[in-house]
Amino acid sequence: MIANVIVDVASQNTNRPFDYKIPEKFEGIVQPGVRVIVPFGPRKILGYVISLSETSSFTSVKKITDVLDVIPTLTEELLQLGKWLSKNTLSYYISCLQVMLPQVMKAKYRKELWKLTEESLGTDLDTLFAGRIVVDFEEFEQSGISYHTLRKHMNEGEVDVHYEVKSRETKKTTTMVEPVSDGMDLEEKLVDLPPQAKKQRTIIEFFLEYPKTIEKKRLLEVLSTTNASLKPLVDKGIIREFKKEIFRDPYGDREFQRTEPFPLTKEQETAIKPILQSIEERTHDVFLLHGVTGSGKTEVYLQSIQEVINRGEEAIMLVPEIALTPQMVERFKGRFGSKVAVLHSALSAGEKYDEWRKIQRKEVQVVVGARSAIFAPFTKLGLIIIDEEHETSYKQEDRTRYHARDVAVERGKTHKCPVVLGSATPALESYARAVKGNYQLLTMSKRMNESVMPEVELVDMRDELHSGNRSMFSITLREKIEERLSRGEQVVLFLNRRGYSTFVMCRDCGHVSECPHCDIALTYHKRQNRLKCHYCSHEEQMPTECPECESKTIRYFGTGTQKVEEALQELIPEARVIRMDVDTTRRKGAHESLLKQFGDGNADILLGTQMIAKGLDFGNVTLVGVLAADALLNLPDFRASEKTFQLLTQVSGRAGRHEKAGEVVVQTYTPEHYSIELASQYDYEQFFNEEMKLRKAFRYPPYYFLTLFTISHPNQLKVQEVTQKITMFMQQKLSDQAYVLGPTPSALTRINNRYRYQCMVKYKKEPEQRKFVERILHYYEDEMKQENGLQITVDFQPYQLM
DNA sequence: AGCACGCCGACT
DNA sequence: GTCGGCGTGCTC
Repeated sequence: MIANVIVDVASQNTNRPFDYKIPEKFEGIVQPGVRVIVPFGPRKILGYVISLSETSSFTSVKKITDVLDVIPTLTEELLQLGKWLSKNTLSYYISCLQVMLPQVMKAKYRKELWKLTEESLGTDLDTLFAGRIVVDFEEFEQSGISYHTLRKHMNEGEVDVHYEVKSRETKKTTTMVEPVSDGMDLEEKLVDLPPQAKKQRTIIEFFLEYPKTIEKKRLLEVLSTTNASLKPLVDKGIIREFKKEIFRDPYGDREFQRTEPFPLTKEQETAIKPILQSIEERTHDVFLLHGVTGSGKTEVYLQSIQEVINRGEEAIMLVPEIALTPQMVERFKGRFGSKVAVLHSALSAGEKYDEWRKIQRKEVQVVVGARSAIFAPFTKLGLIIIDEEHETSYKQEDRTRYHARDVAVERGKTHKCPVVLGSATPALESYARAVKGNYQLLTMSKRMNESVMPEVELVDMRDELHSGNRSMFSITLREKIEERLSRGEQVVLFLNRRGYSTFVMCRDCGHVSECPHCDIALTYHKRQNRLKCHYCSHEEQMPTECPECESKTIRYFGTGTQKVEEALQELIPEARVIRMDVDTTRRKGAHESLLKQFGDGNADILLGTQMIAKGLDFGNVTLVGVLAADALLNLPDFRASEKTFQLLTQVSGRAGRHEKAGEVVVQTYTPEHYSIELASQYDYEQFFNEEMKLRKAFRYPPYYFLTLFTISHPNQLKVQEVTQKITMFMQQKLSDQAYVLGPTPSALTRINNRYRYQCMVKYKKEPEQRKFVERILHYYEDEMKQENGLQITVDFQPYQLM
């Protein structure tokens, strides 16, 4: 039998199966989806068996060296999905297979030099080995010994280069102990013990009473003794020790309050019905669940999933990384208990692996996770849910540039199961599809428990400035905050940090400190009093005088959360503030504990960035303040308005979720902008219509598809030239219905000393496009291989335009 | 990707 | 004649 193997070498030439014989001892074990170690040229590497065949068209076929799995790592479906993904994103098949798996399943390679003889190999090599039999090949390379010398000894059979493939997987184990023999035998052993061995005696007595296997740690604990007493018994062969695998459970030490399904509201009832029907009939429908914040989408998800579980099927629920909070997990674990696996980037590599294997071993029926959880190796998928479907984090922005929404629909097709996309502010693409009838639109326009959407007040910061208020808090916002504090209610303040980082400028000459490697202003970090670049690792001391004009009036500008916190403390000294941003939540579990503090009422104001825009549900929050609503608007991104609308809507939804009515204050310099105005009126429809007009006029999605080429190289002229060539080529090849724009310097023109230019294609239908792109990539293949060479990335349906 | 092979120029 | 550097092409 022959195995067709995709090898772990990401390159154009190896992007196809290689044939290997299956040795007899592996016959039956080697099947599609299994990971194997195979000889590849002189080395050994990891590979994925994608299919089996009787014969091979190759004359010399090598044998599989080893098999790594008993159960296939990838199901037949995922192998197919990988193929689809590779075609869709123009990435190598191997990269697509790897993106579906936990990091730890990637192979680790070691190259070693082995000494095969007792004899001396001459001074140089003898010094290198220094009495050892194996040395790392790197040591050899650094020793300065010539390859000719090495070759000579290799031909003599005295040394050999050895390639090792190691898996990174680590399985956590614990030591178990049990008596080797039982009853009578143990009694005998007890008598044989020397009288002073008191503790050993207690151990045997323990096993006489409970002749069972027990965790060593527990045994020692229960009998309050140490290994010193156990070890002699093991040595004498009375007690046996062995390792048993235990699964790391990131939520193991927590108890989850069991929750029951809530009775559904009329709207929820209407929304869930077609979903349940689709689950039952096993039809692949895509639903767009458009429900305002607080309308109870989660309960609809939960009850749909329950139905899937009842049918013995499985469900995937995607949640944006940032919303995968302990609160969220709690809701799922509370409802479905141990049937849930959680895949989240905050888990350690080992924890992720263990969660993944729970799925593989069919120990769970539900996965809640971020983007990559869409690849959960389920075999009886009955439902896929993507919550907050408009979130850009569902698009992977490197290497295999996939969108989880597309993968979901693809898997939904193969499994013949429904896909539910949920959002209060659907992506324009999705809503347009729903309007067209490609997706089924389900609407929930009322909040649960009768609460209304909070009133939004827009404050024009230009007016504030004119009337002499130069602080970052408007009079209105300040008054309302104080009012809440006096009533013992809570406030959430939201700062959109993107585009508002703190930069350093000289007040005399206007000089701004920039990164020497990237075309971007450095960000001021107060704690270390240093300037940092957010795109490369560059750091420098905060200057005391302007490097240009030597003036001492150099200051930092812009608004970071730290600065807001300070200003807030100054303004309202009695307020207890919790600040949540990248700095304060870096520590594991910090996120959770800060939220808990706030929820317990240990603070009056929660101040934060993006991460507090989602999922917070605190009844005592009656005021939400948005400090700078237009920060996003000024970014060079055709989705800027859409993102602003979405963000404002999400943030507003944090107020007045329970009995107490909520209020929102939005500070802006452009209150007349339609995205801000319509967000304040909660008018998604109208926003959709307005935005669609612009998208049509400027030929953007959903009217047109985009393809973005980003070309980078240390030499600016080179980049321009290549981008020009690519642009011309695409112009020439595509139909005249396509618009090919470029070369344009990227919004971030230089990162890490590499210049970046772009070519953007807007098109409606270009079935041959991928072929042309492939040709371009192939043409530049050699130049892209070079150490500091050309880099060309192609993104179909890009989200990140910078 | 990573490796061998082969050609070339430089050095003992 | 020996050694290392680099371009080329292959890996079942």
